Amino acid sequence: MTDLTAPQPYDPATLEPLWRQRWADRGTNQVDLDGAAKPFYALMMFPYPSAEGLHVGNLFAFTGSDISARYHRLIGHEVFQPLGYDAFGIHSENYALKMGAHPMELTPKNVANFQRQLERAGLMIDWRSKVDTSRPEYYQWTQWVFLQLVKQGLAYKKAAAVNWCPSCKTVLANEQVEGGQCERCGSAVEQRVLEQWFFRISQYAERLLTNLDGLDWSAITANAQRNWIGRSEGAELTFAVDGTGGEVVRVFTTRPDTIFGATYLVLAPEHPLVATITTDAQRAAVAQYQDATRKQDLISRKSTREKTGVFTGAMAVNPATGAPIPIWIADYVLMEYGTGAIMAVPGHDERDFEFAQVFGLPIVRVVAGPTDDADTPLGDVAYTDDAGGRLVNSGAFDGLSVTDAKAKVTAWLASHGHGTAVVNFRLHDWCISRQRYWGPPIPIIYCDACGTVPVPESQLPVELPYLADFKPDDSGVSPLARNEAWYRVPCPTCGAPARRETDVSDTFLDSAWYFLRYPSATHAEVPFDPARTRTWLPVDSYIGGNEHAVLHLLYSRFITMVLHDAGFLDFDEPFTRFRAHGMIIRDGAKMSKSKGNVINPDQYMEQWGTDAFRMYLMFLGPYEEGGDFRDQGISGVRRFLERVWASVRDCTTEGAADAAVVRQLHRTIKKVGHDTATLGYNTAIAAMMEYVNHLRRGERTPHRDEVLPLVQMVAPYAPHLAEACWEMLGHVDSVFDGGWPPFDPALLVDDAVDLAVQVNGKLRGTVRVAVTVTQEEALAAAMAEPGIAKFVTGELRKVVFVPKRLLNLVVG
RNA sequence: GCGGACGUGGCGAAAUUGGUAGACGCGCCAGCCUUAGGAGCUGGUGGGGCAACCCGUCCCGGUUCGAGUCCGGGCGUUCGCACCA
Repeated sequence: MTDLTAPQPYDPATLEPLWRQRWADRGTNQVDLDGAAKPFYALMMFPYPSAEGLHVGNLFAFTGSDISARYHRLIGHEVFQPLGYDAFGIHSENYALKMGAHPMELTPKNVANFQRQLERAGLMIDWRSKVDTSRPEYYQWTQWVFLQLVKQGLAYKKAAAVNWCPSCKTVLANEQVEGGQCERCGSAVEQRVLEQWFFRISQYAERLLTNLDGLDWSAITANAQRNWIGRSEGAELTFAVDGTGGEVVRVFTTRPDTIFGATYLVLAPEHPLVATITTDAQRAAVAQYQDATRKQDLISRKSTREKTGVFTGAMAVNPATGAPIPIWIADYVLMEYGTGAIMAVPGHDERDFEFAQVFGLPIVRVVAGPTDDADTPLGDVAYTDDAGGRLVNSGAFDGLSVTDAKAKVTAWLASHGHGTAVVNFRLHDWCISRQRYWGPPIPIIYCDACGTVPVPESQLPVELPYLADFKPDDSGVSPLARNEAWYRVPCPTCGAPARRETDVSDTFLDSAWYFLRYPSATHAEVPFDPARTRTWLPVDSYIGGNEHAVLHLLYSRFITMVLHDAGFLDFDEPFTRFRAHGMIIRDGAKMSKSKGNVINPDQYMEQWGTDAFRMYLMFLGPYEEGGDFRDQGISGVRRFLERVWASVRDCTTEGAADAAVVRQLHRTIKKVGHDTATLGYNTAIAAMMEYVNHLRRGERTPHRDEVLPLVQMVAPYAPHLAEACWEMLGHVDSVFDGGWPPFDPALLVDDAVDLAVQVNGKLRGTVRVAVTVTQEEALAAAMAEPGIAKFVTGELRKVVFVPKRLLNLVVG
């Protein structure tokens, strides 16, 4: 029998499942997707469903997003907050390989486990809109997106290098290469050239860059994108090759002003011109160098700094000086940037300087610093500072500043047909092909007669077949290439026997459009329903990790722009606001399985309750910076929730609320509202704790009017507790339909304040004065305090008075 | 090497435009209650000093009536990118 007179204790173990069941039964977390008047799309980055289960980092991210979503609902929006699974990709495939399981069987199990953990986390998710990128009903539309890029002329095929492990005989993803070695067997990774599909994202570089200025994004994230896009202004210059009848080398440089100091050229080893210009005498040495470079993997080649190279035997003409200069090849010049060739100016570029020193090439000064003249030796480093430099040894351009010279030299060279000003980007085209199994098959068919034929949209999805052996092998193509029954198909155009593309697409393509799918996930016949898309997109608030600052966020922006330009969307930026959350560490160290300090969320939710766990995650540090998880810390938050519970349970309706408490309440409402809106969750929680301390000081019985707004404020943070408290206070609806409490600005300021009194900048005391006090009155009040007056010795030279804050007396 | 972020008690951390440094929480100390408590409640808690006071936000210097906050120069931690011409 329950003792009805005993005070009800706070018992999350029974209360939390009860409320989650009610939310499910009542559809509390569902929004009307077709009839929303004030729609708000709150998006969090969807997880990869690992076999280990939900990581505390996932929960930290999701909870912060959930609080924001719930807050927006409370202030009057109709909030759509979906979630799904990024279930395709190399992680799942590798894990399956390791466990000897099949991804097609393993993935649904992992998803089910994630689903169980997520439902326990008390998130305000509308699960009707769940997506799973590995399901045909999702990836048929991923394939549709691919076809739109083909249609727009933005997809093309070309040969490109991949990482190849000669021992495992398989293609490796970049993340499987560690320090130039295969992460599994440790053998040195090589490059291998394969035909692959690319998206022309570089064509959108300028737009991806300039649009950033109009987005409300974390500054760090926007900046990471700027650096990644890597815009640089310069010139493309041409150098004639001696004795080849018209061959020219095109180079890109950001320092056309230094052309008089260009003493040699360097081509990337794989530059197509190398074969043409290399002299017979040098042919063997060049071939040997090219071969050695190819044997290096893509990563270690970019990280070794020692300069190596070989002379091609060919000479070019410096168009500024008319002097013959040698053409070298070296792996410090990258084929994939600029033109794959440079003019080397060893006097004013560190890398060229190093190279020139190794091979004894001439080093000429053509820029002088403020304290140098034309003949000042360069010493043992290149002079690269262009701020105060002026040109020397540069003919008619001597004396010009570097900035002026860049424009004038370029114009002069252009007028003689030696080049033109250009803008270059670091951003490369997006390689979409993966020689793997666990992804959406690229929807292309190769026909001997018709060539490359896109799969007609009506024939989507191209289903990924079940392959018992899905291991990558030494064929250099996807495991799908072993399944003849699958890849042999008639050509959709002419009906002749043809062959499917057997590579799958990059996981980043799955996630580059998923936010478009959510609102329409219940519609099977279209990728995204026009009306719903108009209502809900672009995303109002996107929260996620900064590890995706570049790739995922950039690809999503690109795909959105393409779909906009193709007429499918009426916006060209997907995420109006983006905020990056921080990372959780534990006891000052990163969590890792080997250290055995990984947090198991289930265990904590079990012991302390979901609300306490959620709230502790939000309290342990600033959301956008992350913080240090310490087991002991959670007890403080749990105690706070107990006190909220007890305050509601024991509150009275007799008499009136205490005026001082009410004043504190209104200040708290203002601060919690502001801090919650700006993701300052840790300080919002602190403010609520402070208020509860006030509320209960001296073991007083709180008044109902003092606790009801507290329940509303705590609701986004501790939703189960808030619902239960809301019910205790006599409500039958959800607290999330009860709105956000208003505050009265008139109650925010006290009549009197403690004014800090300084003498010569040092705090000497405080005086209690009316807020309306004048400087003279404040001064008089301060001088009436003996503890302050005794420091005022000598002449009072100046008085600084900041109303409501301080009074500083300058004496001496 | 380049770029960003950061440096505050025993610990996690607060601090509108420069304006009472250390809110809130953990831990610790004392008291109350209790048969007992690893429960609850109340109070205290930057360092030094009996005290008046003095010293304190990584270090050095500057601007200012006043600097955790702004400027210059160091040191340290950390995260990205990494031969991008």
